[in-house]
Amino acid sequence: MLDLRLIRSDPDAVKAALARRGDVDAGAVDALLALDAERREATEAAETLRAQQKQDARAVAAAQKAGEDASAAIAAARELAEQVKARAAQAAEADRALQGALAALPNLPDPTAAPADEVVREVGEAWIPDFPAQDHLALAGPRVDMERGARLSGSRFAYLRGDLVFLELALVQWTLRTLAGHGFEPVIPPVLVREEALYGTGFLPDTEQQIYHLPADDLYLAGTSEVALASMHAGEVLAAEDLPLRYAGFSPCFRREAGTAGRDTRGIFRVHQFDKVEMFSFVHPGESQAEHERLLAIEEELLTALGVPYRVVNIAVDDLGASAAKKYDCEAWLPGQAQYRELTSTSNTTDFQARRLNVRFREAKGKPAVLHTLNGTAVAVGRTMIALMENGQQADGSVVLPEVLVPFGAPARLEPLG
RNA sequence: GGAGGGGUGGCAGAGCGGUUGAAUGCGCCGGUCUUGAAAACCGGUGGGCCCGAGAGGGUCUCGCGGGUUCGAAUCCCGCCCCCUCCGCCA
Repeated sequence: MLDLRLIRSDPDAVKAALARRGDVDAGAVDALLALDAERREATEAAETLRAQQKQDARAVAAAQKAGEDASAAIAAARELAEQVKARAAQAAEADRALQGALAALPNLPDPTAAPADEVVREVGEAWIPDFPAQDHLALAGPRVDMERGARLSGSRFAYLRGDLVFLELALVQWTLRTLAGHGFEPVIPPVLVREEALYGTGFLPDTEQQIYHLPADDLYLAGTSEVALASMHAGEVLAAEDLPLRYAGFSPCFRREAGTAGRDTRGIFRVHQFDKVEMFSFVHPGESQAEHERLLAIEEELLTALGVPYRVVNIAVDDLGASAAKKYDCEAWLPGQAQYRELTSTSNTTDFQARRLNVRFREAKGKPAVLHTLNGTAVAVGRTMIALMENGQQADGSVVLPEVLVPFGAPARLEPLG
């Protein structure tokens, strides 16, 4: 949600910023300002009448207390009450329309968000094995069981088996420990969430077709723990000295992948359910750009420690989700596919989610003000295991895994299995 | 799933149809006193929206949303949440 005051005070700047995204109707801002004017007019009219009504009610009370006949005053007040009701309904309707228009606008892009996808840097070598490269599914063998997964739950569901399970758990444990060292409190959040949480994080209205819904309980399966982490402080006013607040959420993630039929159908690259460790920060508005770079640096630190070659992409402004002002993706090099593929992503959502979720902070003596939130993937477990397998592959079909994970219970290598 | 109780300001806790945005206590902020601190005393102390340059004014807000009424924290309806007991259960 954008700041209505900003839209009022500098509509041209807002229009120009939104125009960069390319997906916003040119007249949307003017339409919104018209609704705003309408709402203010209706509100003022309703409140003036309401003030009169309260005064009259007090007069009735005073008259009755004095033992006088108040029936004439009550009759007059009854008529006024009708007017108040009508005007208040009008004001409420205008406000609803305004809120709807406001909720439909995406965040303003950061000036440094790229006009087109821009590779910021490449780290590590985009290598090709000097033996026939295998992809993760071939390397995993029966440890990734797509057939049985599909039989159980349909396409894009998999059983993870054997060694791969220990690898996953080690990866998660190692990541959470590393993040704890960076000041992130580990969190295992609910994955079933109410609609408000999705609205508050900007996934609704925007990506409804990607979200699983359980109508019997009117709950949604979150596609990322970002939803739950962002909502953790909804409605709260945090003390400025408690910022930044950093959380590392570990949870399964659920995505319908509507509209991706036929894409990435091999293996576990794109599945309906995967586990992920997500970073989430609540920061002072002046700190969000620095925090964004910080989250990116942590993502790179993790990839580097795992020995995965990657490149950083400043994502094109017209490709940002509704809530992001700027986004970096880290794309890992996958020798099995001979291409870079998205592994992690970090977004500065500035005040967009915080305003929707009503998360504020207060300086020692100041008024509450909206803070900024950011999110970033620490480890998307499935895709990270893909990168580890494909980059660790040997000529004999075995896989050498990162040593850093071994103390956390990961196997040192995966032997070729059928 | 069944039966009951409850959600009031930062916290505790009154009010249960009439000038109550809300007693009282605690906390917090400022002041007096003090060498300093404590105690005591005095004053102040939520948030949103609208108008206004500001001072200030108006309005909404007693879990959330509706309704009844001239008037609702108080009455009615729906929803959310918390607690107790029973049942079921990882």
